[in-house]
Amino acid sequence: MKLDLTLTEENYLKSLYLLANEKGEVNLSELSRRLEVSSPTANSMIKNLDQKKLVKYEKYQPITLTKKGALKAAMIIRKHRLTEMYLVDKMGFGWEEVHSIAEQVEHIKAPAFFDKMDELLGFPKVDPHGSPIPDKKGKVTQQYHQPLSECKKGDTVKLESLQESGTDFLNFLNSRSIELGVNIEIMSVEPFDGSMELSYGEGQTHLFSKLVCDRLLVSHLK
Amino acid sequence: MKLDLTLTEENYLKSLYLLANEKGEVNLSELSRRLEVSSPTANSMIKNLDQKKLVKYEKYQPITLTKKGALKAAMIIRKHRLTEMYLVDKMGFGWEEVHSIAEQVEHIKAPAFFDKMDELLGFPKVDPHGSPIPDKKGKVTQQYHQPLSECKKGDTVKLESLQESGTDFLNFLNSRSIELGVNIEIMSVEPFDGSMELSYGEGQTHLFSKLVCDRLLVSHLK
DNA sequence: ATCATTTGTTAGACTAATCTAACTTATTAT
DNA sequence: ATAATAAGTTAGATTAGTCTAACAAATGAT
Repeated sequence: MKLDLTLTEENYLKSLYLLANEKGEVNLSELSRRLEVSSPTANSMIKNLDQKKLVKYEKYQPITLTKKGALKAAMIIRKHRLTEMYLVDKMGFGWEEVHSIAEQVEHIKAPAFFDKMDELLGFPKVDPHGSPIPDKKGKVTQQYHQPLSECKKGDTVKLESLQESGTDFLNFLNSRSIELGVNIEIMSVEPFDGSMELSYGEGQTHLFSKLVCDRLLVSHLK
Repeated sequence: MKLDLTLTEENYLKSLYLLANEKGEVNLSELSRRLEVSSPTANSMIKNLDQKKLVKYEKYQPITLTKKGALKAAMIIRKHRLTEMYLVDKMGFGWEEVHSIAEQVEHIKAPAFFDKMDELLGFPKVDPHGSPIPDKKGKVTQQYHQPLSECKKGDTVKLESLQESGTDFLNFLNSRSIELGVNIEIMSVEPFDGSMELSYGEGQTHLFSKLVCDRLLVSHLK
């Protein structure tokens, strides 16, 4: 009963899990777009995963993960995020460098390896981009953080997490010397385009577009 | 020209490299035995690798790696041994635990990851079992160490490397509290079966069979 | 309501890696 | 030298994961 999934199957489950979190319902074309495969390919793989009781699928209906499938997916994401955290905290990589390495490491079958990372890191709750690390039972303690773009002038907030962690975005943030944990004061909000003038760290203020502020998730300081 | 090899191709190259070092010439049945595949499978893969100029093969002749193939193989072994060293030195694994993890990690495509390990380890020359780590150009500085079994009564030697690193052997060594770097004095040699009475570390002497002594590679203390 | 667009399905083909069965070539031992 | 054994080859099948072409179903816009 200890079925071992192929690399490909694992990637399908992971994408399904992440897409479900991002968009709610997941359909075939979304999945095939995400995985960069044709829709017949995704279609046949979904049938395979359905047979293996990892997803539930009926023709033309949205795809959902079963309990078993969601657990498998959570374990892969756990491994991915632990790896990212390890690479940043213990090996000195930048948060923009770790995704593609973790994308490969996440498929390694060696519980002791990831348990050791977890231990050496002191059982972290989030990865370097603020995304939650599922626990060993697959449970995720996701706490809600507000987009910076919803805050108002005068608010002082703390950067907790990113809505997106693409390399371009991370490089952009690096170039503005902003990182998780930093305290941000909103100096002004431009009503026309929603851009914000922000003060954080040392030195001058920074002007961030609404698109950027949408992707910065913050908590309010009491 | 940056051809990317499949997992399987990488494993064939690695086995060819290691077998060539162990036995000199490599033939198909040896290879198929090592990789646990049928001989037709190995035969067709070798034809494929020959086509890709990674090995040279002519019907019924021994298989040899080309320059290109040997370099690829050395890079995989480099990644394997760096990983083993990292797992032991930086993560606290035992030398008997790391092979199967490294076996997976060695296929990761991320030069920065292995360069970082190398750096954090201080550019080690050997892995936790004393096997040499090829450098980035594939060059191996293999130094010869004598089997303990060839030494004579009264010699004092240092354990430098293992001829073999199977889990059972490593567990055996653990149970006798013997590790690389330890100084060993040969108290007596039994002429009948070549077993040796050895003194090392604290406490009593230990009796090791010839089979074990064959696999312990040592240097002589001046 | 109907037509265009998007989404999903079926059929059929391909590649990589594997197998078994049957056969051939090489090696070894008397 | 020849028979037995080991090693290697060929042919043909299988599975996982992918594709394109062609068609069908669902959705959305006027």
